[in-house]
Amino acid sequence: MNKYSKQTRILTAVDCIIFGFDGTELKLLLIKRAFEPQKGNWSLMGGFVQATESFDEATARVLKQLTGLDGVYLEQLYAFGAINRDPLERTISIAYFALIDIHKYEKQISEDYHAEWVPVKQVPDLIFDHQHMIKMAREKLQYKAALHPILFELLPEKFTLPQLQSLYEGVYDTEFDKRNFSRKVLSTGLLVKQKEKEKTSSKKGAFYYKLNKRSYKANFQAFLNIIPNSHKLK
Amino acid sequence: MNKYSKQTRILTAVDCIIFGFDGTELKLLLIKRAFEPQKGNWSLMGGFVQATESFDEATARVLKQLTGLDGVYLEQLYAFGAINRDPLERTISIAYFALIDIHKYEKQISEDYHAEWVPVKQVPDLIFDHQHMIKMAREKLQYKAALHPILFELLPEKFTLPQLQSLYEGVYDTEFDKRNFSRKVLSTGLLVKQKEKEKTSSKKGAFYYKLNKRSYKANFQAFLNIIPNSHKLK
DNA sequence: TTTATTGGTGTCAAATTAACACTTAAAAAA
DNA sequence: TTTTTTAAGTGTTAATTTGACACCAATAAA
Repeated sequence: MNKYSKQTRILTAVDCIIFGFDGTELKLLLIKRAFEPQKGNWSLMGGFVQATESFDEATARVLKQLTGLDGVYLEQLYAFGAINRDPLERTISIAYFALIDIHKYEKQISEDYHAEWVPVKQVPDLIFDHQHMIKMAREKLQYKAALHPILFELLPEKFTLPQLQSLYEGVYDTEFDKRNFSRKVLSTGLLVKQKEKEKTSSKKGAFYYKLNKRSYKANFQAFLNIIPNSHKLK
Repeated sequence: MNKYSKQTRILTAVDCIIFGFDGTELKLLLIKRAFEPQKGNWSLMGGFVQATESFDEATARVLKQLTGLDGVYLEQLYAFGAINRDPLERTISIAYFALIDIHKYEKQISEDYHAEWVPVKQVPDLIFDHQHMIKMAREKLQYKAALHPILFELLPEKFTLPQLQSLYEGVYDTEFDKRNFSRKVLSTGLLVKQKEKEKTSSKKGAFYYKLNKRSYKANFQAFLNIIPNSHKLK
């Protein structure tokens, strides 16, 4: 006899906080929910965990459904289990955050979902506890990016130091001194200067850099203190 | 009609990685599993999430069942969702870690469970993915303790600097210079020196300290770099 | 050729870090 | 009572890291 037979089984979902950076602002990919309850309201992309898939697999599937992207940086954020988070039936949600290069996002794939990139500073009302999820995701992104070179996942292969700095400034909602910033970033040895310049956003043009992939993988756990006083972060 | 009706519902458990410190070694509270599958094998304490409780509530209940303790430091670690983690039926587990003052643990409460404190360096074979959970918990404890004064949760109200240092040394499995250690710890302003000494473990005796609770709460997010090169931690 | 704009760089003082060794208190032993 | 043993407690210094700060360079547009 099955010892577990009397136990409650619970609907299990994954939800995905998808970050992108357009060169100026940090953004989130939100959708208009396509089914009840709360049909038509803003929501994170999510889906039920199927019997045949792990959380990681479910999240990757859901993310691909929306963005068309594979091999995206995905990290489990938190498991949300409040009893009434979904009014229709108890559903727990394993939230993940994703960091994607916004330029790789293929719009057509997601037209079913009415997806939109929304600046993190202007997130609309959301269903259920999705606002809370986003708050935690932003905090975790700050926390983690202060210690690990995670934000490169949001940039294209080639990027400039001013772009990188404005990404950091977006994530921390603050401004850094560019001399100190470039000194710190370059001292990690993670960046390789290119010969070309990015010319659209200034007259002088800014040199492109690429990540040293080998060094990135080796040093992912051993980054820097990009953020002064990063230990004060929540 | 219920839109969710066709979705899979999954057994949901919580498991608890319980840390304690006996003055010398970092330990884990393990039990001998009381039911099938794997009855009699070593296991973390856990239990199914009931329809009426959140994850936090379920974990607090399970922890109280085993230890008799309330108000313990508990933090969600990770949600484990591999399909075959439980061979009998798919069961996901939300793992939490707990930090308790080992002296408050009441042995008789748990006799049902055949609980034992086991040094983290000598953990026996465990059921399911519990070994993996413990590994993650130890990593997270290291990570977090490098940035926040979390380890005080493992100590009694009064403790000495040598005790505190050996706790840190246990968590990081390394040794620190006691001059640098005490300077750093005291510079946080978190500790209040007492007039009495602890006399059992040395002839000279070591002064007791207490946590400044107010300062502890205010500075929990803004601790120290107790650990040289803590940013290199995983 | 002048102007406007953004990119890129260097110095210095202050703070922090890590390395390092001797004295002190008190119990135990002689 | 003196001596010995053991662990506690403390300070200095050199090296590194940090943060504050301002000017020149390149280029397109006027």
